[in-house]
Amino acid sequence: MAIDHLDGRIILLLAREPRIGVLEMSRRLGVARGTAQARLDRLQSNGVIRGFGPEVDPAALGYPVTAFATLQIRQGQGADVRAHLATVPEVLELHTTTGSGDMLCRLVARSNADLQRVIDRVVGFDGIVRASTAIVMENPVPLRIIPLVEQAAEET
Amino acid sequence: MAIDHLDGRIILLLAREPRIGVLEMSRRLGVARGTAQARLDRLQSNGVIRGFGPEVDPAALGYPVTAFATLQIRQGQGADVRAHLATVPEVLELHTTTGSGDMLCRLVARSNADLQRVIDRVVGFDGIVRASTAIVMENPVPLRIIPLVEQAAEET
DNA sequence: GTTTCTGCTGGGCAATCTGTTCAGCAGTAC
DNA sequence: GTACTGCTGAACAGATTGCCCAGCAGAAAC
Repeated sequence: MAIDHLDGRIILLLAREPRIGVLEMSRRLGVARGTAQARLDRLQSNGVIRGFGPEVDPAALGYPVTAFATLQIRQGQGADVRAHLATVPEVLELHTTTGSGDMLCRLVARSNADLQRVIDRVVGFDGIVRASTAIVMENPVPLRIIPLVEQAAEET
Repeated sequence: MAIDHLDGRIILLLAREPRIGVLEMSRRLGVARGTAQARLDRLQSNGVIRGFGPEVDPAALGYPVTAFATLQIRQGQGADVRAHLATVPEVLELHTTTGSGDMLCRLVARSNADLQRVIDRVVGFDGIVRASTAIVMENPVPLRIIPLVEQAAEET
């Protein structure tokens, strides 16, 4: 599960040039192809690398508005609320957090006006007591993992 | 920028089997290879598909704890705070949101105890007035985009 | 009506990569 | 000293990629 320096370099390389092949990878890393192959396989079966799904930009799809909503859930309704939210395409992510029955979800919408529709759909469900929404204005640090990978790789 | 049904199927297919090649893709979709190639290129230059970076699981790297922190920023210190947070590897994501000088960031840590260290590092910076943290317990809906892609593809 | 564009098809070619297998070698554990 | 593990370097057939081309159909422009 621990990652060594070579693993770190593999992830770094894949992050920079995702469509790179194993052969080219082994050349860049200065190791045999079999080694690169084996490491990559191991990282994947380890679960360190979950996959290589395409990163789709919601904004480019026509959903430029992002918001985070904190939901307060009525006791015992958690499961229902989760199921409800899973059916809303604009809910990109949902977490349950510490605090009594709180959830945090990431929403997208076509516009600020459209966000209202989305929120209505989200909270229009029994079991949600209260919702407070924060609209994202800027995203100075987009979701990233590289610095963490580097840190994890150093610690070897 | 609008996505049609074929584009939608391409993204779906890539999400399911990311390492699939263009040739195999064209076979599955029942179109000529050139078409699949052209569509994929267009999706990428459109920015709809940002890339195919490896999805790394922080938990597998030894950071199983996730938390969201809401930060209250002193007026005019925004830029400094952003720069500060960008240097912390455990900060995976940072957004500025509506509300006076508020930011929302996603953190990971090695343990609940370690989270304290991370938070200290995050808030140990002039310009951050107050921080409130919510620890993630469950993640019923992991970051997803497929339902939204399907919805966008339908609307054609 | 006719011309021009654009997007898709289907095919071909050389260069490259993948999956797989093999033998050798060094460091480590027992 | 023996077994094990991880890495190297090499080989091979089969598949894929990047690239190019000609034909065709529908839409838009003239």
